[in-house]
Amino acid sequence: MTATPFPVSEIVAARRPHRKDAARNYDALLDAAREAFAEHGADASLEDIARRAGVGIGTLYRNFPTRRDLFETVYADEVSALCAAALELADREPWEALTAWLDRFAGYMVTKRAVREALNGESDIFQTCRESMYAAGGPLLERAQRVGAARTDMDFGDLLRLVAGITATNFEDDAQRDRVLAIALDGVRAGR
Amino acid sequence: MTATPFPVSEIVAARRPHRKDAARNYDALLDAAREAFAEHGADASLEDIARRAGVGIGTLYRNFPTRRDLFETVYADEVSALCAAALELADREPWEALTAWLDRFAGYMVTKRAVREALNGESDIFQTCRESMYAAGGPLLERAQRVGAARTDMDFGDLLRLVAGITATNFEDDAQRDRVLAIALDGVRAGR
DNA sequence: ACTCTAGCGGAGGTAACCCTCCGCTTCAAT
DNA sequence: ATTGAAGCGGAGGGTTACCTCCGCTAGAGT
Repeated sequence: MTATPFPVSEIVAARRPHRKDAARNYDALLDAAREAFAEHGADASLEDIARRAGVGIGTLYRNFPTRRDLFETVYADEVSALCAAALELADREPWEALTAWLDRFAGYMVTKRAVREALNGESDIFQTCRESMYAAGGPLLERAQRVGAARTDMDFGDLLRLVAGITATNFEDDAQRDRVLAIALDGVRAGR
Repeated sequence: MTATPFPVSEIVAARRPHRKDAARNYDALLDAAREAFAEHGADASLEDIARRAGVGIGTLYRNFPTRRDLFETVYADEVSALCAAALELADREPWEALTAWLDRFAGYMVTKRAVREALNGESDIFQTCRESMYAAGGPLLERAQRVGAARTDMDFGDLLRLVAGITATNFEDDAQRDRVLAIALDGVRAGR
């Protein structure tokens, strides 16, 4: 939906129907699916998704013949938006830009965890998503490393996993999550 | 199953039937459930669990009238074993003892995440588990803090969440998980 | 060895979900 | 305004899970 220079954005656009009503249904289905996946995880009911979207089950299956198609498209859509966010941070201070993006990244993790679980790393789309993601966020880490704000014995993949794991956890309150995330990022910041 | 001085251990023992065959089935069900929860998450099929345990579905329902009963017992059983592990580490170096226990803790997280998700913090048993867990593991952190090996502006709950989150994530390989966990623990170690 | 009761397995009714198929509707191009 | 094709909704058949109920089995106490 969100246009970016990253290949992943085309995946969603390619599927979107041209006719007006069809496009509206397509969007509604993606929204409903995102919500349902966040709520019920990988095995949310497809009929429930159609219901949420205010659309017949047949329409869901026409747009997304298999469960996997729906998962992939939702996932690609999320990643696409995340890539767009990285571009808007180019002018901030290196460390601040990095943590701001990681915040945004954290927001997408709930849905992503469900989808990842379902796709189980066996999808072609993953490669594309990974590449776009690294292309968008990787430079933020490298910039921070170059100015000595982040340790250099780790890569972008490590950082994503670190943040992903922590944000996927349930905390007593937001304050605790922020505190714990800060502790972990102290580990990233500290030179070695 | 494992006997410890912690209250949580009694929860499992109290349910366990006295007759020999019944006790065997009970154990088999707990094992099967632990496995199934780790594999399929919170909504694993109860019939599948009975099948794995080589037991009729009726037997499952007799031992655990509701899905929740089964969840709670599996969870309590795990926590009980974890508490026992803490006792065996009392004579090691503070920091080493702490990290060794956290390793063990990490091993239990897969199942625990599923159960926690299902119980959603609404169970009486949680309180007991939390208390036993803190009673067992808390001193390990305090000891490390006392000798200056761990930062003092965090509590045991923060630490558990930190480790829980990271270990619940999927990594490319074990090496990456260890690396990321080490980075996070650097954040714990560093005195602010 | 006998008995009697706790414990067993699984058939079967109910409900939810998956997915296909097809007659009706609505867009958009002429 | 017409029309045909793209799109729509949901009925319906198959599958699987939940949970109850009851006739049978086998452990434990005498």
